[in-house]
Amino acid sequence: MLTLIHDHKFLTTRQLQALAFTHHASELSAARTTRRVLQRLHRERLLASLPRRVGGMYGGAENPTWHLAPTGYRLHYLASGGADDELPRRIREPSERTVKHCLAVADARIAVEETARETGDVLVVRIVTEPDNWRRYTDSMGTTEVLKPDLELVTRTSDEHGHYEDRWFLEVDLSTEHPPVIVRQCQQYEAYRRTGQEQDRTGVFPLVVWVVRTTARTQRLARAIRAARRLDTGLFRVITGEQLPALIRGGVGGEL
DNA sequence: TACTCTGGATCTGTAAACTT
DNA sequence: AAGTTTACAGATCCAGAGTA
Repeated sequence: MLTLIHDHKFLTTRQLQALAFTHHASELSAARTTRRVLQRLHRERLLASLPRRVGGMYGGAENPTWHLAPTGYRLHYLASGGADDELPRRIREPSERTVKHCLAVADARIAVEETARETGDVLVVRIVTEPDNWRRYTDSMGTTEVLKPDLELVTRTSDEHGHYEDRWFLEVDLSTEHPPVIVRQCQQYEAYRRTGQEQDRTGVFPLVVWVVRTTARTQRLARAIRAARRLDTGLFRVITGEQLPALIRGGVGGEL
């Protein structure tokens, strides 16, 4: 639980249920168990939750959003061998936008894992969150850049001819950025691809998938990417969240 | 034996919107 | 002005299963 929350920065009770309590007799029972475990971790001061709306015009209460408390950081740091990041720094108040984005990235991960679990025809080999999935490279100007995908994903599909391993970089878009900003980020992927670093390591370059909210947005972004100069459109795909399961089941095919 | 975990059933708390 | 509706997370009770 601590690792999941550490990796995603923020997770809701429901998301933790979907990620960690998947073999219960009923959804209700899974939810109850999730709550009990979170309560315990909260009581031990390992977790804290953000303020949430309770009652009101939309009815019910908002699902709690959890993050690690300082003790939780410390414990995770010790449990993970103290290897991956520095000791707990002061936790500063996150912006609502940051939280929403973290939760949306987690939703994408959940969609992928649920697809794998429910269909059985795709296997999740690796899923890496920030900052472990960052890629450092030197661009054509000689400056050091860092590529920061929202999620790095390796999946495996099988058919009668054998296994196929697919690699992906996922970017989750909540329509908060203007298309030129998205295009600039695509150019960063393109620049990284030109270094050949990734291909040297794994043989292929991952497909960069923009996961957006609406079909109108897919069209806007796809148009912007196609219109951009020096951008290999075969490298990118823009889809809605609903299309994500189909995409990873089908492997990399089709076009922008 | 003694403790913990699980899961079904049912009850509470909450506050804006709606009704009377 | 007062009461009711709404919708959901969460609380509580409890029996049966699991475990040391």
